[in-house]
Amino acid sequence: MLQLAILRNNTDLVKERLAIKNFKEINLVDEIIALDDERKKLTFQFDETKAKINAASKEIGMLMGKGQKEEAEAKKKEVESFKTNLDPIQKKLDEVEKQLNDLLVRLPNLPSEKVPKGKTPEDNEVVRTGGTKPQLHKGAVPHWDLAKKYDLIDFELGNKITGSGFPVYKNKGAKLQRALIQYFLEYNTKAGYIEYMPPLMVNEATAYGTGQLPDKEGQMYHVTADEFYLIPTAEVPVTNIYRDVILKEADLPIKMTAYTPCFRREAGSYGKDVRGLNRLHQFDKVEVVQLVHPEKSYDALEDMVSHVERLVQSLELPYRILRLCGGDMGFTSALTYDFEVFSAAQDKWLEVSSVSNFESFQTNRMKIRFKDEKGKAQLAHSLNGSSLALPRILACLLENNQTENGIQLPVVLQGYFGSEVI
RNA sequence: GGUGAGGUGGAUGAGUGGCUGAAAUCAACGGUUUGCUAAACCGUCGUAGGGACUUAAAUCUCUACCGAGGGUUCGAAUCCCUCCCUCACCGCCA
Repeated sequence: MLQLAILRNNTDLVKERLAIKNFKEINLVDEIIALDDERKKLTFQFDETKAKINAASKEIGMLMGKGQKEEAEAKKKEVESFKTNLDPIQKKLDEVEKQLNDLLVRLPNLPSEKVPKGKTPEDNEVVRTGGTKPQLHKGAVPHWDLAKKYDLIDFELGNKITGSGFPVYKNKGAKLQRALIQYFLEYNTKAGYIEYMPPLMVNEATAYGTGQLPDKEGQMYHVTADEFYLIPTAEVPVTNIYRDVILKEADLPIKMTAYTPCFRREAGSYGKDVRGLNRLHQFDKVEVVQLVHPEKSYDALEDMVSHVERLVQSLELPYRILRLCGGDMGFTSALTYDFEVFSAAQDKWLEVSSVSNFESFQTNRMKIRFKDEKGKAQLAHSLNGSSLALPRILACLLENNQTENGIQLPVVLQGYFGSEVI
């Protein structure tokens, strides 16, 4: 969530930026500030009254010690009257604090200066393109047909075992998944990311920390018997590793990577977007996360983008990098770059990575801080990105590299996969 | 799942109703000493939110926090209740 101090000190700027994100309820900003004023007023009253009670209680203790019973009793009466004042103040204060938090949580992150205006994916800015689109041979088919032809993925079987969106990988399909995971993790750890294997279910506090709760509850699978959520991305458990931690400045940057399956309900998706591997309820992804000094977060973002870019390049896939416009960005992000690879047989771009700087939006919720040189605790910035999401990469690898004599794998994968052709 | 014992600051750990926001030790940081390192010695060493200081910083002061949430009491780290977690033993089990 946004820091209150920013709302108070840069009110107009905040409103301007929220408008770029096409946020509708800009009046919330003023409401929040008014509530905060009230919070301060009530806090003052509460503290004052409480101080009186504490002082009187201390006196009672001393009087009792000296055996002055009557005086002590008189003091008790006094405290009694303070307390009747305190109760309504406390009630009101609790109420105001809750309201304040409820409203604050509804504000999305502010987009950075670089974010283009716009409402739909069409308004995203293409920053770079790379690679070349392949010339497919006659009779080339989409990946779901290739998956069947080479016996790599069984979508029907997934339907039977669980439901749609839960494919079963088999034979060389399963092995290629394993090869991709291994390759991606190695690539990330070589760049200094520490590898983690986190839990795949998280509690409420964790889901709240990265911003999945309260606003995106419907996107996660909810295990109600134990109040756990299946993770929609490794970002959730991995970023929360440092929840409520005060780091040393020298500890930054913290770079972490993790492979996990990801679970998403994807309520409301339908049609050709969900065909084959395009959109799944369970998929595999390798994620990178960084916690950095606030002054360095945009350098870190560029660094992550080129890290992911080199990875995509190594797979020899045609790709483009988009800077998302205000309307297409996520709730928690300040600046997001999406990576899309070209799926030749489907003739469409598929998103395979999303690299974002969250600035202090997540760390404010999670209280991830570090001590600066003055010894003051300040919020770190958090970033993350996919490096990479597997299914759409797999779709493109299959489609783009299909030949009459099988599917030719890029050089970097051959060692991990054990052969150069499927 | 059952029984028992616990959860205190970065760590160890003292503290069973008021003088404890919390002893002591260690770690960390700053300094003195030193050719360098080590040792020794001195000092600092929680977070958040108010208020004062006619901005800020610094400072002072108040409030809250000893797993979480309630309760008892003039007063709670300390007593009571619920929940969570850890450890030990038993049960079950990859």
